[in-house]
Amino acid sequence: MHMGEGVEWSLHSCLTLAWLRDAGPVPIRRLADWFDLPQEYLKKRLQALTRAGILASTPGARGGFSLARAPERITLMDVVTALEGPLEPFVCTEIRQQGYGGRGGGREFARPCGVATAMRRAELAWRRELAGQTVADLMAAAPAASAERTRRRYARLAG
Amino acid sequence: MHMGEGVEWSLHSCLTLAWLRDAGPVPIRRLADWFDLPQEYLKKRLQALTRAGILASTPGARGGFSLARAPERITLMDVVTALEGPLEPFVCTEIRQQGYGGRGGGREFARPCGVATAMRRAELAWRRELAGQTVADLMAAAPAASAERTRRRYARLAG
DNA sequence: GTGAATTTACTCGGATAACATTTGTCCGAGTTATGGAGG
DNA sequence: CCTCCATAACTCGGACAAATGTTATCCGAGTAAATTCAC
Repeated sequence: MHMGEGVEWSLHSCLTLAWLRDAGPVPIRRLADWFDLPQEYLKKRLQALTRAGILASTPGARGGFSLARAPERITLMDVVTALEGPLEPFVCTEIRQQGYGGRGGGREFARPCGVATAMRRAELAWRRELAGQTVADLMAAAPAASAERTRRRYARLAG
Repeated sequence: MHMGEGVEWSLHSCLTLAWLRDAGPVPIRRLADWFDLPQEYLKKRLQALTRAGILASTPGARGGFSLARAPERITLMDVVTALEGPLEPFVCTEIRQQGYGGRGGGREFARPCGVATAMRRAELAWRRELAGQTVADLMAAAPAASAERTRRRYARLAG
C-alpha cells in the first residue's frame, strides 16, 4: 500500500501556486526546477489536476499553471482523488460468494460483505480527514516566512 | 493507491479460521479451494500472518493454519500491517528542502513538513479505525447462519 | 508607426521505455501422523 | 502387542516468471505573446 509521489509533488506545487497567485501563471519549468523534479512527469500530474478543475492552465507564452479556485476551496481529498483516481484502496472482489454460500447462497449476499464494510469504514475516516483540510490550511500551518520568501525568490528567478 | 488483494483474502481466511477453531488446524489446500484462490500465493500471505504472530502453523500431517489468539484480540490493523508492512502510505521525501528554503534554510526544517503532517493526520484516522475493529466484530456482523453453515460444510469436506 | 509574418514560450495528448511492485508458480527441505513389517 | 520404518500430508523458505502499476522521457500539435519585417 503506497501512495504515489505525485501526491506530495502536487500538494507542494499547489502550495507554491497559492503563494504566487498574484504573479500570474507559473510555467511547469519553474516548478520542476524549484523542487528539482522531473519536468515532464510533474507536468503529467498537474495536467491531471487541471482535468479535475483544481488547476487552470493557460497556454502560449507567459502561460503556465495557476490555481483554478481559492485555496480555501481546494481540499487535500480533491488533490488525492484527482491523482490516484476515485477508486477506493480496498476493493472487494466478493470472494465470499465462493466460500460461505457455495453455489446456492443468494439471499445472504444481498447485503454487502462484512469485511468490505469494515474496510470501507476506515477509508471513510481517512477521506473525511483529507476532505477537512484545505490548501489554505497548509498555508496557515507553514512557517510565517515561507510565503514571503517564496515570492521574493520567484520574482528574482522570473526577473 | 491500492491495497493488495491479499488483505481481503486474509481477512476472509481469518474469519473462516475463527469459525473453525474447534476443528483443529486447516490446511492451506482447503482454504484455497474454499475461496477459489491460488493456493501457493495465499500460502505466502498466511505465512506472513504467521510471522506476525496472528496465525499459528502446525507442520506435518493433519497440520495447517489456525488462529494464534482469540478473535477479539486480532484487529484489522494487525492484519493489514502484517501484510502491507509497517510503512505509511504517504512518504515524505522532503522535496520542500529544495524549494522554499534553498540551500541555506536550516532552522525552518526542524519541524516536520506541513504537507506530511496533514497526510499523517488522515492516516492516523484510518489506522485508528482499523485498530478499533477485530475479527470477533466481523464474526458478529456476519449473517447468523454463516458460522454454522461454514462448520457443516467444512465437516463434510474433511469428513 | 502600423499591420502581418515569424519566432519564441508555453500547454496538451499520445506513444513508449525503464523500473518497481504485486501476483502467481515451482521446487527442495523439514516436520508430524499414519500404516505396515518385523520382532 | 510393540518397535521401527516407509509413506503421505502438511508447512517453510527461496528462487523465479508473469502481469500490472508507477515513474520517466520524447515528440508532434495547438495557442498566445513577443519580435521582426514590410510598407
